[in-house]
Amino acid sequence: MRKGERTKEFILEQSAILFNKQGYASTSLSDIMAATKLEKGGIYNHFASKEVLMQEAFLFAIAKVEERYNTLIEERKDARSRLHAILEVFKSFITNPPPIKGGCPMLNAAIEADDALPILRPSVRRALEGWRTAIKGILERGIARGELRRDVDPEGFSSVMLAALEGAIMLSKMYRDPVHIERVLAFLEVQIDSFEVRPHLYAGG
Amino acid sequence: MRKGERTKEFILEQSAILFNKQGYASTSLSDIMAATKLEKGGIYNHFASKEVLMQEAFLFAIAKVEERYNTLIEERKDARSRLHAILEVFKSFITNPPPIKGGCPMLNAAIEADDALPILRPSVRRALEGWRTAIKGILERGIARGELRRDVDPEGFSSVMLAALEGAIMLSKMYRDPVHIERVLAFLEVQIDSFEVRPHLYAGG
Amino acid sequence: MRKGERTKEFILEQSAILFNKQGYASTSLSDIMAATKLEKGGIYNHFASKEVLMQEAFLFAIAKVEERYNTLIEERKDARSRLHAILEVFKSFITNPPPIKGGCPMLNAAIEADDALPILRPSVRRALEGWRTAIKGILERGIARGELRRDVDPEGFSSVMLAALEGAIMLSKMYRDPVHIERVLAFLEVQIDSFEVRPHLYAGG
Amino acid sequence: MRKGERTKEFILEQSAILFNKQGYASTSLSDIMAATKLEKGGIYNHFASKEVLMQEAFLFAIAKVEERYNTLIEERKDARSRLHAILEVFKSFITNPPPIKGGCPMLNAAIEADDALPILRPSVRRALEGWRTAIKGILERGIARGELRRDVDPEGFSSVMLAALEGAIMLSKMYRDPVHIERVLAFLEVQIDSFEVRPHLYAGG
DNA sequence: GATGAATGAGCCTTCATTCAT
DNA sequence: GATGAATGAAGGCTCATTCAT
Repeated sequence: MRKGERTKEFILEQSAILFNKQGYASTSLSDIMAATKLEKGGIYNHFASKEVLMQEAFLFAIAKVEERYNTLIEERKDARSRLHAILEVFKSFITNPPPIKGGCPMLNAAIEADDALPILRPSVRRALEGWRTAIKGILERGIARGELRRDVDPEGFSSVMLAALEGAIMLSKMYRDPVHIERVLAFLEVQIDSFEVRPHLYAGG
Repeated sequence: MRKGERTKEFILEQSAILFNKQGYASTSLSDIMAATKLEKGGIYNHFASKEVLMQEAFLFAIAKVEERYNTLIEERKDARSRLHAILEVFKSFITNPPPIKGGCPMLNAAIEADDALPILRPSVRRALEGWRTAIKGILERGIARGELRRDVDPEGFSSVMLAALEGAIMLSKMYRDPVHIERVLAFLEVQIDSFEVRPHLYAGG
Repeated sequence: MRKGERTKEFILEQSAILFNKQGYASTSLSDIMAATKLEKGGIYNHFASKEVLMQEAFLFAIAKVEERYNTLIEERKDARSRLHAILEVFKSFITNPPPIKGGCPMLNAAIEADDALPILRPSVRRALEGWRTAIKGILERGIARGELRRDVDPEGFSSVMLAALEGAIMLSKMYRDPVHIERVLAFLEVQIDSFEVRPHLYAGG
Repeated sequence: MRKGERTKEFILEQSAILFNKQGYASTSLSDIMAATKLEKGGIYNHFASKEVLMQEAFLFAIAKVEERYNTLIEERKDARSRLHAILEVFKSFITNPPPIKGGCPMLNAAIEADDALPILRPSVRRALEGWRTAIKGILERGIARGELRRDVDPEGFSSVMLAALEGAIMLSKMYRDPVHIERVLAFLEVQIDSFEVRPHLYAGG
């Protein structure tokens, strides 16, 4: 039991890295065997199929990311710094040596999930919706508390922010240059700051 | 010769659709055989390997997209409407029945190209850079011509706009709901409009 | 010990059913694990290998059948009713819900034993020879006692009767129709009755 | 085409032998590869799956047997000698070096078909019914023509004859001794002869 | 006496590729 | 220019078996 649990966790960790780097379909069980130093049977003892392993590995990956987010927001209670926490999380997909290498797990899975791996679809969707809802919720609560301006559009901006972050990760990965994620982060920061209720002369786009 | 050219074009067209929908690695020669109703040898007569076919099919796909863009901008000369033309092109990945189904070919290829299919990397990069340069160029020329405000940041906004568009396509595909691309388009339109030199008191974000 | 014996008996019972239904080679340890709700090790504690288990399960199955036969002949002492007891036993492979489902264990094992599972061969042979000898012995003793006609051929008829019964079981299983075993039983009954010493003018076939 | 057809026929021939000897489930593609000296892909070029190959190989085997039967009955028009032709065919499963080694293909397939390989079931059933119908038809036409006695029971005897032959093949294979098939043949010959309309004093069973 | 984690060979199948026709 | 027969490596998965606990 103890042993089995640990092995399972280890397989998930290793395969999550591989799936995120090489893609789900392109990662073979042989790859996972090599990474875990387990034989085929040893892996199949813990997961009924590659499909199940893929699912659980994806959930493992996004759980790790959410963990990091939860740590970050612990002491941040106002809308502005909570949104910045989200920016930091997404930035770390590019800048940090992350627990899960290979870019944003949601973006990567989303591309494959759409047509080639429909099984992953619901999980990916749920994960993306989780982030969008988080952004929207922060905005709504910020408005309600009087921290943010009334004319801020939580629904619209949550889509824009999530889209821009994901797209920026793709660009920075493709160019192997963090400048794109940095530009997007800078842009979003300006936007977020402009949402604050302050004695401004103007709110710049 | 005539015949061969036509067959080759046909293979490219069919395989580009499959690659964009199912992914490059996940699309097998058998899939392409079925789609083209050609035998193995018939395909290998025109392409030395699957790798070569993938490359050419990707170039074929983005050429189709650029073709559409060129048609759109033909009569649009000012910065604002040219940027809108770009928005229309990206919107069509979701809303129109496009020649190349399955979302944005660049985004799709980018995910696979990164680790699993490094051969595609240079082409994808070049294609993305093409669009970013187009956006940047429009902005720069707009500023130079006095159409756009001096404080517009071509470098920064080109990254933001491209990132947001690609991310929005991913979201709308994942959710099977065009609302995300629409929100991003609306947001970008507001941004673009705010760039114009007009007798405003302020340009709202 | 008590516990171990009971577990072993239970494994034999469950695996005998599976082997007889699905075949020996086609029944996996996993199947037996599922049927017994035991783990791998729990089965290997009682049987050194699948081969050993197969052998013992086969012997278990035919022992069950012989048990039934012994009960049936207990009060039957004359040749005719003893032969009828044998007919009843073979009939029950088709008509009754037998302890061992899936047709005659000897026939089933015989087919696999021949080339694919030579280890079972001696046991199957011994079992078949047991039945043939039983038939032959009944006939011989019947003749010796003056119950049966002198021109009855114990050697020949024992082969015919066993062959016909086994063949009929196969046919009735294949057609899922007891009519074939019934026809063969009716035929054999007429034959057996014709063996009796009676003041007939002739004994019709 | 020519070449492909020949290869396919060759694969069928070789695999039919293996399937009949070792059983369908127990014969692996590696076995067939070894027998045909083809690579895996070379076999899958001609058969979509092992299942399909099994089916076609079974049909191939029984076609060979029927071919032999058709040759045998060519010049035999009366009921008695036609029934003898059938006896000869079944005898040859044991005595001759047959085109298909390993006993009666129908019996062998029947055992596996029942639970482990349900896909074969319909074909096996059809084949068995073919032989039973052949026997019944010969008897019926024999009666109609006045060759055979009115009280012969075509329905019943066709089941008995087929069952006895199949059972005898099993026994002779198990004992590696043709005596059992010979006894059954002798018995059936006596039965068949007793069916003839002749100035008998009695017809013995 | 029983568990279940691990092995490694083997299963059926699909793959990209070659080449004689 | 196209066919389709053949290759052989690799794919995901199941198997009987072992053994530390």
